[in-house]
Amino acid sequence: MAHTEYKTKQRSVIENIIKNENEHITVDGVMLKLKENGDNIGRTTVYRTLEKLSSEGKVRKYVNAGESACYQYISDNCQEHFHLKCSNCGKLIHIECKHIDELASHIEKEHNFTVNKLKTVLYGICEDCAKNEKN
Amino acid sequence: MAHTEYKTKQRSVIENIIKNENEHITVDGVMLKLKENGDNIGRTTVYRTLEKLSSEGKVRKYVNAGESACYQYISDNCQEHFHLKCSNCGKLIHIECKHIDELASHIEKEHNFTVNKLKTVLYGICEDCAKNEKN
DNA sequence: TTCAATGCAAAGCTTTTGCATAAAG
DNA sequence: CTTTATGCAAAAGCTTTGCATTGAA
Repeated sequence: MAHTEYKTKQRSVIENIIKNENEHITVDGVMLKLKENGDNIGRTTVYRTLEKLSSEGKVRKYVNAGESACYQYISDNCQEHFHLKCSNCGKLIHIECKHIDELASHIEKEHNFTVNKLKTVLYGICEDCAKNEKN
Repeated sequence: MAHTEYKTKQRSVIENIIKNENEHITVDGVMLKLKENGDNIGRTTVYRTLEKLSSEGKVRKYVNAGESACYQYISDNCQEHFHLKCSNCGKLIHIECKHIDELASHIEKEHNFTVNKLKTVLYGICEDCAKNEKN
């Protein structure tokens, strides 16, 4: 039936953690914060809460190859960043840069495809690895 | 140390399957084709071969939330364009567009990161799925 | 009292690893 | 004969589910 939502301590605690996280966070990350704060909340509940927030559109969920899912709260002033991943060392670099918006809006207009910047990862070689390769 | 590569029946069979697949294919998909052809090759070998091809840059690997990884052979006529992948229906769209070069050169100059267009996939929602979501 | 939420343990999936065996060079 | 590749079974991660219990309304 209609399904009335109950307000619980667990829900608000988890929601607060992800709200105060400026970057994305994994379930493990949430579990750690909970432990730090002395909150004893089951991992299952964390999964279910994040999943719920995600389906409500309050949180973005995204996955990368071989990694746990990441969640990020969608705040009003949320500056969407995107990611560069080094194919050599595996390092993940977060950058905020308006240039991808230009590409995204072009692709949306001309190719009728809405790019999800959070999900998108540009692969390549990072500065450090490029240096080392030259040696 | 140098590691000499051996030519095996399994390797060439798997490589052929993915070469003749015009879109992407999962490990399960490869297993199925193998069974169809009467080839008895272990799942582990399929994983290892695809991983190897991927790290050699011959195959592109995609990961989506809650799905098995997909692999796609990078053919010669893939060199000039890059790829959009719909997170909803999984469709892979090939586009030729110079705009990504501008982004890539900006990222290289300002963020000291060399983007690999071949490996990079932009995730988002395709036209058809966007329409359906509105209903 | 009713029904949603919780949490443990167990199950489910995909992917990786250990190790003995087979095959290539 | 030496080294790589294979394949089974088992392990490893991450995530979901079953079910009895707790707690919000």
